[in-house]
Amino acid sequence: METFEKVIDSSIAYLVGRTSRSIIKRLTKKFSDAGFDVSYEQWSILVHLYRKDGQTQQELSNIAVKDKAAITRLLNVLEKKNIVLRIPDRNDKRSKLVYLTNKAKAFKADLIAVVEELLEEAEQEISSKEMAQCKATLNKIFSNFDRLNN
Amino acid sequence: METFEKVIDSSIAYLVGRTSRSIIKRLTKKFSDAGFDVSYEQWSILVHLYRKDGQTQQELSNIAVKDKAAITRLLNVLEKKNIVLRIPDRNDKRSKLVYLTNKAKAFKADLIAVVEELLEEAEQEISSKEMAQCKATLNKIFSNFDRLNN
DNA sequence: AAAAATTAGTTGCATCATCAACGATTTTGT
DNA sequence: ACAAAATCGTTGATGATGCAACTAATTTTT
Repeated sequence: METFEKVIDSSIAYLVGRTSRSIIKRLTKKFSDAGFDVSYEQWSILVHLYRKDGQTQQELSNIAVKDKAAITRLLNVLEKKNIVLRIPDRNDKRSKLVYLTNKAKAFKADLIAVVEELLEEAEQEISSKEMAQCKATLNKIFSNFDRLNN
Repeated sequence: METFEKVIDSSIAYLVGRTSRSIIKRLTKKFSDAGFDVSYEQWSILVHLYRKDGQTQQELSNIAVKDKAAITRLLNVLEKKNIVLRIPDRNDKRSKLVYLTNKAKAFKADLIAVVEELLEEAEQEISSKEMAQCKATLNKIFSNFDRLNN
């Protein structure tokens, strides 16, 4: 294989990057079309709270694989939109626990429905076996870099 | 599968996103360690010029899958660093052709070497057949969204 | 028990992304 | 040939990211 094919077109870095951007673009549009004022990034925090309410910012940072500064700012936005609230942890005054508001709980099902729709769009022409294999490989790649990054 | 597993942990969107971020983080570090003042994003333009010098900004926008405004700004930075230069197209006064400077050509091989190293890191514990399959699936996913996005 | 190290969250700084609006130029349709 | 539509690049507005430095609180060492 010629060098540039290797480093560009068929490079895993290039493919993962552009696929990621295309997913973000699509989800942004779908949220907006469905009337939700929620960005992809905000969703990426929200979903972890839907699964388990009342996590610390540090926990959210780890699970969302984002810098804690990024979490701080995303939560500022979400708090301003009245989607989450931060409550100081009684047992550890350094920490804050992040909770969903009733407003956020109210549109949980609808938001998830939009994402499930997106995932179906992603799977067109791809068997579930193939998709599972792809996910497994992505997990390996992530692990490889995660080890090197930390 | 429970809803949240489906929409988070094992969602292709989540996996692609975090893998992408881990790759960017790693490459940023490798460039910096190797003494190159080049970001991942700058590289993502540069590499297309290494393959074919003298492209228009619009062409770069398409191939790099980025907004043309993003290209304008990345090129501003690269031009300031004396890595590229923009020359008005004689045949179409709307267009500008982007060329590599000698400085950029001088570190081409070294830059590519760093990226090849990164790609090897990515492939640990993954057979070439498995990787090829993963890339094929990513291409399908990208096509699915690319169609919907445009 | 006091000093040192670690941890949680915030802020400043520099980069980057997308969208929409705009001016200049080129292409298309009639 | 000329008006309308499309295209190329830039700019302004808005949102997001990572790193490093900092404060306050907690845990570990000695």
